[in-house]
Amino acid sequence: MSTHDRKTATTTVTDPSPSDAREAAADGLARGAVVTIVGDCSVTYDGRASSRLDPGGRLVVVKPDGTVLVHSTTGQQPVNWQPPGCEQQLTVQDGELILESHRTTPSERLVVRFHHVLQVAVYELADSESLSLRGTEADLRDRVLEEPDCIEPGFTPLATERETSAGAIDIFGEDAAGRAVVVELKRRRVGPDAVSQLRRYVDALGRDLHADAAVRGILVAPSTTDRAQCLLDEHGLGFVSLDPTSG
Amino acid sequence: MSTHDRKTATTTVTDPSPSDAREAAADGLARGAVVTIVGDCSVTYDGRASSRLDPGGRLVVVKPDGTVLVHSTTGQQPVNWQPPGCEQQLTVQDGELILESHRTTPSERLVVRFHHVLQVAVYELADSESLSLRGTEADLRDRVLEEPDCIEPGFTPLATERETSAGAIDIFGEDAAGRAVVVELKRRRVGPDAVSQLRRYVDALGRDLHADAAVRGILVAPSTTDRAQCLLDEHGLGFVSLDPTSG
DNA sequence: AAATGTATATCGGAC
DNA sequence: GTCCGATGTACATTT
Repeated sequence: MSTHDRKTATTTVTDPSPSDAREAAADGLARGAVVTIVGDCSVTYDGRASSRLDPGGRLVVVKPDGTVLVHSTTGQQPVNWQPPGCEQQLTVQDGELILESHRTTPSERLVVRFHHVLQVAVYELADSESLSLRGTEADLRDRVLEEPDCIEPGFTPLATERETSAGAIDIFGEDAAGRAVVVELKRRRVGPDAVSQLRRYVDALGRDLHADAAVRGILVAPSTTDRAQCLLDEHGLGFVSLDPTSG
Repeated sequence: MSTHDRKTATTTVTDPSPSDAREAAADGLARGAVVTIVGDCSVTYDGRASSRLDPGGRLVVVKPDGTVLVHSTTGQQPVNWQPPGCEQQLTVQDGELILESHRTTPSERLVVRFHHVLQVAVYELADSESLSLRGTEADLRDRVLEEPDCIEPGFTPLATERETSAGAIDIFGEDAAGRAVVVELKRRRVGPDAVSQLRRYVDALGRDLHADAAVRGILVAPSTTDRAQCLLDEHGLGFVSLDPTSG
């Protein structure tokens, strides 16, 4: 069973033989289309780690940029995958369709063996691909720069992405008394990691300025966990509550 | 154009009217199937952040667990998504198929408006879902426990996941001289954050033991970045090179 | 290519 | 539910 509609640029083969499935999928990939293969399959992966997946019904998506996604019936993440830039081979072995995906640096290999193919679909899609996202850390930064007093009265931003020996500081500035201030921004509730990160920057800046000038550190986020608050107190670091979505 | 094959439990409607598309997709979701909708669509998301996506050709996957994925022609990650547990509504408004996905805690809403539907496919899949993965941090831990000398001669593991006031230590043990040792495991090359993590644990354990007994910290990973090595040296922490895939 | 940090990160486990 | 850390994290950006 096969349908092809030129206007909509869609080709579908349902319950195909392995060789028909191979031909339809290979043709779709050659045309730069998005190809989906649905059926009962086993998966093996070897590369940064190594995995084996027993037979089961899955949806496999192959994109024209070389991405491969093996999706199960549950979960947001694919059960197996291959990143963009991979090269695909479609073969029939022992009467089964096999999708093999290769990558170098690092060397990774994904093999999907279809015990039965329910359907192969080929979609020729054009995507404008213009996503505008708001409520990010960059938005939080802009808000602080526009209204520095939301950090504390008299705070003056002097630079963003200021480099230190430990990495770049989100916002570098000075307080009303002229002391150096390191501001670390987080769009979400913060845990111990963020406090350690701020601490690294404060330490590094203190060393870089090679003065005993006390460098202050302020974490800006919607909220903190208890353990993070303890770490902040312990190391004399400040906290300001700001939510990127409430701007 | 519509095909239904009972044996393979697959339903496909190609180039359907919005209402036919709605019916096929809604029927598939009601039956607990994986439903894909392919076509030209715009997407809006509001929740933890907020985004707008202009019209373009995309593959939308709706899983029976409530997951929604909007995939573009490029990239491994979906351009928009909704996590498992969301509830979907399919309607036709102004002659367009609309998929609306809701979630509470946190409140999130995804709306996909199809300007044209190329195809709706319904796949009834059964998945055993048994993935075995090797080369993980747990494998690295097992290897150290089996052969503690790979850390250093005389190292004796005493506990895994030992709790401290800063969190759980991967491996807690003592060296040949009887000093407390904190071992932090990473399956990949480590950066500054891993060193900070180890440092938190060493500090916390030293405080928890409320003795001036020097607590040693050892990071175990395939390799370190330069900045991470500096931090290790700076804080007197050790490093042992171990690759989880070479075990 | 390596390094660094963000993400609507996602996911699982512990509590 | 919250918290915490691992992930074949992916991804953009900079060096």
